[in-house]
Amino acid sequence: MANPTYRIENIVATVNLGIDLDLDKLAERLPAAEYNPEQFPGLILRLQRPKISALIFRTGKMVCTGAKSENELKRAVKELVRLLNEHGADVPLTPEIQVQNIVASGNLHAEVDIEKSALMLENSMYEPEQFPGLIYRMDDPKVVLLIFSSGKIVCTGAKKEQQVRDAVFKIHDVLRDIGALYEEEGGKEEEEL
Amino acid sequence: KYRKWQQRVRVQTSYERNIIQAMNELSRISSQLGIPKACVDEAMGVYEQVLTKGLVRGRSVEAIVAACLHMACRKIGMPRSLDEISQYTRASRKEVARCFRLIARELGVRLPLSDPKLYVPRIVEQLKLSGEILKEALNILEQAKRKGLTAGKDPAGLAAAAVYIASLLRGEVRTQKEVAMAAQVTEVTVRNRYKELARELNIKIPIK
DNA sequence: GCTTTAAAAAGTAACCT
DNA sequence: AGGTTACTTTTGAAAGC
Repeated sequence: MANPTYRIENIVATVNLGIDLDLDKLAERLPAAEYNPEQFPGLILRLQRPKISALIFRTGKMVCTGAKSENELKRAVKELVRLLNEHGADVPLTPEIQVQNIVASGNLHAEVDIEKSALMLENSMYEPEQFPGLIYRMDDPKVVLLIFSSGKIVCTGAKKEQQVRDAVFKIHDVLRDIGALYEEEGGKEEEEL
Repeated sequence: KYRKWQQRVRVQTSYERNIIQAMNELSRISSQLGIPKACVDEAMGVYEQVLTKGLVRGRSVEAIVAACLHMACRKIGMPRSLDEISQYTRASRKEVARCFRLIARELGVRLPLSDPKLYVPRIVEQLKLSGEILKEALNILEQAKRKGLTAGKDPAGLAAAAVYIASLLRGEVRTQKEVAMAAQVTEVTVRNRYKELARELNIKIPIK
């Protein structure tokens, strides 16, 4: 029986530059910037290389989304700092980065009886009228899992990759123990860590 | 004399006033959707519990009533989607869904799993099809469930496809469009479910 | 509560050819 | 009919309404 696998799809992180920023000036000098304070208080910057998006606020705090690894996140922040300093700002070169949420997709490599799971798991919600997946709130690690009958899953809410790994293996064991997992008819597939 | 005036004006308590407003909203929405009295009464019962628990504070009576109605319909076994119900409300589907979850959690209501079979009677009735079609559609859905073809799919779409297939098998043909409209799903959904059910259940459709 | 970002899962929907 | 795009669900932070 194959072990469950997962892949990090998105990392949301906050960065505190520690200095107030002049968003109007930045918006003028950065051609790629999107800034509509009436609509949203943050300036939106999309990086090409590590394909990430940043929400930059007047207070010097930022939100970075789209990174698929901590390494990508760090490279993106370096690039953002470089861009800001190249356009009139004076922010620290190595600001503090805090990962706030990690979203991962995964595969249990087994079909799931989601109706049975919905009946047996207390912290679950399954309403096919609204959404095809079973929504399961795990207490430890504290994450939310979207479980599909195909065995594909989504894990969100983790702050460390280890929590994603623990959650994915744990849900696999939980579903197997309640007898909601059964082997797929088809042959093997390919998946990564 | 002021006390006397107050007594005359306050012939109703705020609780009673709220209940009356809720009843008005409820009967208006229910009549537009043609929801049976038993279900309306159930919804009112749920609303009273919700009001007593103080869950209406800060929320619109309309949204709460809509959520109670959705819950009552499911309790009674005659489900009505959040879209259908919120359509006759100023509240959005999202707001009604929020109230529904709040109520389900606070009242500790654990509703039975959605069942495509519960959607069949309404579709059959609306299309003026026979009891034979009803039985056949339920049969198809039972087989579909056993083969694990219903997981994650919209029960209304499954029911529509089953009715469509049954109508083809029994010669009381209705178009995909007609069935789709009766079930409140798109033709594409009926077609997709129909193709999958016919294929997986090895149902041979007679060519006309 | 809302606004904005990104991302996956599977299903449904809207619009165009 | 088919194809594309887009929305449903979940998560998290930011500042302001």
